[in-house]
Amino acid sequence: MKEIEKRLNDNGVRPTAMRILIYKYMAEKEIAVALTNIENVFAKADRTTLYRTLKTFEQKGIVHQIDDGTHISKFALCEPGCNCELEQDLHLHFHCTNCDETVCLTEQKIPHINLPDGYVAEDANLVLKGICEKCSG
Amino acid sequence: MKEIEKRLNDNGVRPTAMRILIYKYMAEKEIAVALTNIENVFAKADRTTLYRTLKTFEQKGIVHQIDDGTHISKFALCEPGCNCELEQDLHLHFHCTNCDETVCLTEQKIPHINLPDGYVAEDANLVLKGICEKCSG
DNA sequence: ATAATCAATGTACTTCCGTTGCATACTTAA
DNA sequence: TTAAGTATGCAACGGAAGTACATTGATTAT
Repeated sequence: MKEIEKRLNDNGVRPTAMRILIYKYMAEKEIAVALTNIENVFAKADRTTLYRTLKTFEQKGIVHQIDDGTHISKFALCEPGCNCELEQDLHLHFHCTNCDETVCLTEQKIPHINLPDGYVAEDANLVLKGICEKCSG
Repeated sequence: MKEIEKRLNDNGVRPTAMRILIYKYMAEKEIAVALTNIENVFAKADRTTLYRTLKTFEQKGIVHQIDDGTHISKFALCEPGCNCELEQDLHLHFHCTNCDETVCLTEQKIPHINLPDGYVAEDANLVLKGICEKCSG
């Protein structure tokens, strides 16, 4: 538990009870979570607080946002040392059309793409859709 | 103009005036368009009609939907012979964070990715973000 | 210790987009 | 020409993101 507090502190986020709980929840769950998701789990807390917690986490590099094509923002914890901004650190995501869950495939990196002249890429987002390991088994 | 009618007919879509206009607009504009976008251009028409026109076009394989990370669905005309379902036909998209426009880079294909065991990919979506040709010039 | 200050949380509200139900106009086929 | 099917228009709903303001809680300086 102390590790979580340390992690938050290290990233410039004050470790309040709420934040620790949310971090813990995201660490246990291994898939990307949406705001609605967290909202259901922490029904007692206010939506706005949860919303801002995620935003804060994102700003401070604790989680990264994932757009898996469902038009719902999802978030997943960054690996320790994950530098989401750097192109070579961009991993890809897999969205299962059966269970609707999205996972980070941190081992797989997005291949480098040669763009036409004039285009400057700063970020990349690759989402594969299909059937995940759990659902295909 | 007759070509548009033919294209619609060939794809099993009745070529009404509205649909021809929308197709024409999308053909002239070379970037992906959102519903709101079309709504502004065809202010006299009803939102629902435009919405359903896009949906129909998508179902019949006339346009493909693009999720560029803005959480707003955009649509672009399929190239003649474009088979959006087939993996090898998946091109990538570029979203400019300056002008907020999204273009199809039909020349660039999404590289094949080796997934871990158990994962079966059926679709792929790769969006690069950065500065487009127009804005970087 | 206490006041003052800043950060975190709660309440309420707004906006935007996607979507659906139902009524009406239009087109095609019998 | 009537009937059936399709397209369009009107109205409303629902979900998610975001914002303004009040309130609570924590931290620092006096």
